[in-house]
Amino acid sequence: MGTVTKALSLLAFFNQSRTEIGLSDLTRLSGLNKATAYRLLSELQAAGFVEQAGPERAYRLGPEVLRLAALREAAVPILSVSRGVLDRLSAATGETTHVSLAKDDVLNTIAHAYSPRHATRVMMEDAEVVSFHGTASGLAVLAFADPAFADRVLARPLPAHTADTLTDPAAIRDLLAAIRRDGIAESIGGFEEDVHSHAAPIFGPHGRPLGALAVAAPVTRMTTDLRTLIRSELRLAALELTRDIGGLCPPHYPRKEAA
Amino acid sequence: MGTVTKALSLLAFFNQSRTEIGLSDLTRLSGLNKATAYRLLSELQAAGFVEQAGPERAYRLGPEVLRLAALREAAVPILSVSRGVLDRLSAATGETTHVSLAKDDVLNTIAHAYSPRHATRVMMEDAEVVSFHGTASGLAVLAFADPAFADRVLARPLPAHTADTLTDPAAIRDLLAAIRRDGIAESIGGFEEDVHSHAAPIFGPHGRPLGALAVAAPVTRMTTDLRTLIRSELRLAALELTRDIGGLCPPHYPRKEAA
DNA sequence: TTGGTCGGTTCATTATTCGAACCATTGGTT
DNA sequence: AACCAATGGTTCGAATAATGAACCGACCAA
Repeated sequence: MGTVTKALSLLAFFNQSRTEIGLSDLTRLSGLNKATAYRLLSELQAAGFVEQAGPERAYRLGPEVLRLAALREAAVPILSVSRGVLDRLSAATGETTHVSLAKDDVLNTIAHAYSPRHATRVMMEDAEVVSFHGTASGLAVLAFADPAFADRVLARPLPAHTADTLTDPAAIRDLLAAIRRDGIAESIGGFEEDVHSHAAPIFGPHGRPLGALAVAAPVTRMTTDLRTLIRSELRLAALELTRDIGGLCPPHYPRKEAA
Repeated sequence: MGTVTKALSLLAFFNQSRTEIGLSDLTRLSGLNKATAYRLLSELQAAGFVEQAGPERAYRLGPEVLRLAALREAAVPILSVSRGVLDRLSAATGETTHVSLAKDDVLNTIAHAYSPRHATRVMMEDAEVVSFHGTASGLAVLAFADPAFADRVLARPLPAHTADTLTDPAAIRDLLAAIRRDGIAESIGGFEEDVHSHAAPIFGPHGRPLGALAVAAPVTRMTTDLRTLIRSELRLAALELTRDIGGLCPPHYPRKEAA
């Protein structure tokens, strides 16, 4: 592992519930030598990727990442385009919506929107990391990804997030085939109890799935009518998002509800 | 210069007008050996900080920066809080507003908002890099920063962005003293011709200025009334922003218009 | 064909990184 | 007060990883 990779891997230990990390903790988490971790952090700090906060000098992500994110948006405006699509999709369905991007062997949630219609909502956090096999979004991506990639993901241990998580590779493969016919993935309580999710893939310039657009509703609220509404709105919104980010929907992607 | 610093410095060559850079270009820009640049880019790519796009395999910033930016927001919600403040300040003044953060010896614009009131507006881009001495925002930060920092900034060559840019260190020092009495910096055509800017500093947890909140209006639209309105609204908005990001306004900061 | 790009690769040399041990502080326990 | 176990930070010889000149093959234009 190169030095740069080591340094960047330190940044991976930050998440929503651990936004600040001390030197000793980071040393333990990373398995690096303390002196090494310190030196790497110092370089990251000089570049503005982390900064030290609070009385205990714990490290947290620095302002430079905001600048880079703004530039990434200038090159590929996924976030800004997503926000518009999410707002409209939440308004149309009355439910929580979110966009996740595939990254190596996990998905990252990058944006979400709520609808004010109901008092009970599925709550989301940006930058949450979720699995491929346990979420509607992940399944939507897997179904339209390179088969070799799906094989790799399914070959690894598949943890059960809830009692309803599908963990049998063969069963998941059958499901993926159905999703390919349908264009939409569905998961009932597979990642969080009581959440009924629908997801449609978003495609990049080469027709490969970059991530997914999803609608998450409480299971108690799901009805045949709501399901029909969500599926048709989601279908349209995902196509719009793919188009607006300069993506290419592959020709075999089903444009309408399977018979 | 450490390897990590070299790798991260490659990211600094991306900007609004150059969102994709080929290997050879990046080699020339950085002055590194081509093999070195390639190896560093490969590591950055593996970590998701850059990705290759298009037929020419040019590099651009990758999706990982979005995830980190979301986490930075979770730790220090400057961006999300700023957006609300900017929207309100633009609505109240009818002019373009923006927030910039100090980074080493430059300022980065991280967010902006327009008002729909007028057809002519000052246009902004996020992630733009501007100088301390040539902008109202920069002067607002300098005025309340550690004097040693101001000395360092003013000791270097001060390029003139326009014919009206102040470049004489002594004159700038006088101006900084006035800004300290006033709490608000003003620049007429100092960075862009025809732009009349007001800026107020934003303070961090230790009472040090992190950056500035600014209102930018076309010089042709500026009147005594508008100026008065902008200054009072800006004053309030900057205090609100400082408070909402958990910052501490230093006791000597003037809370109202100097007599 | 020639000559100029381009992105990417090789490998001996060497400069950089590594890590065990060590400081200086702090805060809690006995 | 003495002690212990943390913390963030530092040192320096040994070991490892970074370096860069030269080289590929592909592409393009003359």
